Amino acid sequence: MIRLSKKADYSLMALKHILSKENQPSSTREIAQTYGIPFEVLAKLLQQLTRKGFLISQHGTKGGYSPAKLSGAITVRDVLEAIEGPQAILDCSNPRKGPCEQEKSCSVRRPLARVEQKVLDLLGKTTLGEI
Amino acid sequence: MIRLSKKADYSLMALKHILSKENQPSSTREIAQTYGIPFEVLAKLLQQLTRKGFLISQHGTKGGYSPAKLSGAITVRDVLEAIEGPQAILDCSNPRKGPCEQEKSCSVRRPLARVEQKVLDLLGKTTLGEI
DNA sequence: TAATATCCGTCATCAGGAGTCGGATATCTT
DNA sequence: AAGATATCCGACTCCTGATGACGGATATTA
Repeated sequence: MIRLSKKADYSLMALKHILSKENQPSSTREIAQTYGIPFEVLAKLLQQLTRKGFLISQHGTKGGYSPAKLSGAITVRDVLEAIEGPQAILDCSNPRKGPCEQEKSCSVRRPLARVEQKVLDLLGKTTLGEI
Repeated sequence: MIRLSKKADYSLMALKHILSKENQPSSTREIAQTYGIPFEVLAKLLQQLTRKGFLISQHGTKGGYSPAKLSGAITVRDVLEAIEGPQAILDCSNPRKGPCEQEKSCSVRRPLARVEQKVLDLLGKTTLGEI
């Protein structure tokens, strides 16, 4: 199956929320309650997004997360790669997997790789501003 | 993550193999050995593809599978849906899943659904003939 | 100092993907 | 008729990865 993980969904929702309130930082608790996302899960995601440079974090009371980029400068693909690592639709083009057993005899690899590239391009062209 | 399952990969390879030898039926064993696919797994896939009308099966010695359609009449999406059921990138548009918890508060659903549609269209336009 | 944040590693749970096993049925060759 | 080669089908195990829970440390504000 082809699908977006919950983590990816949560990340996109949270980023959009934070971007829509750039004047004041949004706390994990606030976002979690608003969208019904498990607190601990969301916390990890926001930490990751901060390390990757999408957000700026602020400790203490009145703290929370603020955007580090404009919504037009973040693509769906950027977010997916920050949360889930390199995106690959085919196992044989996935750097996290080992070599493909069928490599030599596989007749569909190259053509499917073109399809894969088109999908990734589409995700790479869609910014959070458009979402 | 976004990815094609092994089943989908195997199915595409097998279909392409069978289509390339339409004069004589291809047996499960022959295909499994050629591409290093587990026999039992491939057998199930070919049975499914037969029930869905992509292949014609022939029992007995010299039996095997023959194509039921032209390669240009089968799309990647057709195959995915035959093997894995309705394709959905978002859980909230997946008929196999229950209702989405965040439905009311989710701000990304509609725009992401447009992206999803584009990906599905791309898969629906790519035929086995092009692969 | 108390309250509210982020921060971080670790563990538990569980569904779905991937593959195995056993046995039934149909067809061709000898 | 017998044996070999096929497809056919259900049920089962195994295991990775997605998801989420817990405990505790650190930073900031009132």
